[in-house]
Amino acid sequence: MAGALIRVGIVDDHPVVAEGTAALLRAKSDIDVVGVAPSILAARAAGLFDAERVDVLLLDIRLGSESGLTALTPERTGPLGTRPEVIVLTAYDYPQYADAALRLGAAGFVLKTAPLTELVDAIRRVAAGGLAFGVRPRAGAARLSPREHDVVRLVADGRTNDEIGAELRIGSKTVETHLARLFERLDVGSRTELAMRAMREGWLDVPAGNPREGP
Amino acid sequence: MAGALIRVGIVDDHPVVAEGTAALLRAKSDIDVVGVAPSILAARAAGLFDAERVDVLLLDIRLGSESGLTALTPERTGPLGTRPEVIVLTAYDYPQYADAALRLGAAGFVLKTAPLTELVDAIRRVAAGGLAFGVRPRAGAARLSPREHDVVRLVADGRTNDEIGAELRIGSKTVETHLARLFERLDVGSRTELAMRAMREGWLDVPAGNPREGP
DNA sequence: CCGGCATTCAGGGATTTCCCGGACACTGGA
DNA sequence: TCCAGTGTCCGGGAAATCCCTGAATGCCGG
Repeated sequence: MAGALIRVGIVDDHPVVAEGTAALLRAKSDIDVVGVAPSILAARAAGLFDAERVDVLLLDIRLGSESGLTALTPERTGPLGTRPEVIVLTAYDYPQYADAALRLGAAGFVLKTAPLTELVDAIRRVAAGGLAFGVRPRAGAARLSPREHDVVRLVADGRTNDEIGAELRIGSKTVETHLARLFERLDVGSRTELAMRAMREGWLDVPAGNPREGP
Repeated sequence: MAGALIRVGIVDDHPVVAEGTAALLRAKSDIDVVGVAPSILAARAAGLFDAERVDVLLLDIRLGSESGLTALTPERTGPLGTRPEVIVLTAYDYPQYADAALRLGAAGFVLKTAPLTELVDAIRRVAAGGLAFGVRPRAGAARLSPREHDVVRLVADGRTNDEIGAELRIGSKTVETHLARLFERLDVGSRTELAMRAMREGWLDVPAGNPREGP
């Protein structure tokens, strides 16, 4: 691949961002933007998930109602090696996003707020077979245990402790224990505060918006 | 101004968006991008708020910690006529944002998700002295009475009914009444759901992020 | 004038949440 | 090995929330 142009695909539902990024990347002599799509579906139809045609795919983590991360799950992308390397883009500097992206097999993570050179560097590094996670490591964000994460997610969905317990197959009293520990560690006083915090800090699987009604 | 180029300034803290928008607008023969800035402060320093130098200013409604809307308050912009016409940009289609922008004297409101032609049309219309609020009127969004808005805001802050009552100088029973009415109208079952809904739909004064800790 | 709406408040009971505990299993270092 | 820390589980009692009913005031527009 050395010497050849880096073939880049862009998936972003904001035309300004997608076309703007494409325009800026085309100005780089070693990068060739081979495709732009507004959704996972369109990207797949355009062959942007085909490693034969695309080297590096820039994926917005927030594509309208669907999460860019879901596109990274193995079932949806086919076996490794048949899809391009993926760099996840996001507007928000939440370490959880970077973690999730890394877990799901992304090769890079770049903030939209970062200077363009950072994105270009990430593309070159990933195209060369490396990784590009230029986000700060943890930023003092609270770490949630798996069970705590489950509870937080359901609390933020408005469930009661009984409903949460039923969903997780544990007693409602246990749910209360998890909540009590979270309250203390996160310095909040109620489930509502916890839910707001979780939403603000991006601890939820789907950062914002529920399926019932989109803007 | 007829016949002359439309001088456009861009304020957006995302370099990709700002530079991308600039690149796309420069391709239009009747538009001249005279400046790009990542913040209100930088924009002011660059003279982008000077009507002598800029005809139309594109302002991101969400500039990191500061809200683009605050830049529209009269105290900060000087008397009308000394600043350019402002088109507010946002990624979220929340009618409240359009309302707020209109109240604060913006001349236009365009979604980042809109096709580029819509932005260009808005720029031309505003440059010609018109308005451009191409957002749908209300989208069935719930209307909150002033008192309900107070209650929702404090609920989303994690307060108890007693605390809310004390803050608003009403009894906690009255707070419960407001909540009961809100629960029914908005079809939610708990204060937590209400708070999440309020945050998602942008009913809070500050859409997201509290001052205690930024990402 | 009168119906509708927003706002205010009360009582009582059912439910949920919150805070105080204790208990067990597991892990990793002293 | 012991033990401190952590994650998970649970119970009792106090507090807050939620649900239902009822009612008073003021304001606006038909």
